Amino acid sequence: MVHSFSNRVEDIIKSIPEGKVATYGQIAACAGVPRGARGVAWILHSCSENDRLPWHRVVNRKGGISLPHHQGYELQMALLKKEGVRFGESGYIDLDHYGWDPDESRSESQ
DNA sequence: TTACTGACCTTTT
DNA sequence: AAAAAGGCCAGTA
Repeated sequence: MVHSFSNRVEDIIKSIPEGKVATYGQIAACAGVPRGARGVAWILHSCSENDRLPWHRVVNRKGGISLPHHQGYELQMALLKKEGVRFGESGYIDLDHYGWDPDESRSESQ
């Protein structure tokens, strides 16, 4: 169990640049499982103990924080705000602008 | 080994 | 277009 899916997801999350956010499906797909979004969520639970993992950069498909209040919602929001991410009035992030694109990041255009 | 959970996503109505 | 239901994967008990 040295090269499990979880390890792969962790690596991807670590690859997420600051000021950007990635969705579970995106990470799962990058890990090799397009429908493994749930698995990613579970892994985050396991890795939430590791402060080295920018789990706060992981958001749901709606660009919002899935964590309920009193659980890390405000924490993730605060961390994202510190990164420079702006939240909408409804509390949703513009994935169209803050969504992390591996292809774009790979080219390091910006 | 089977069953259940979990911070989800996709598709259909 | 929005809402609802189902399905998917990984991990632990």
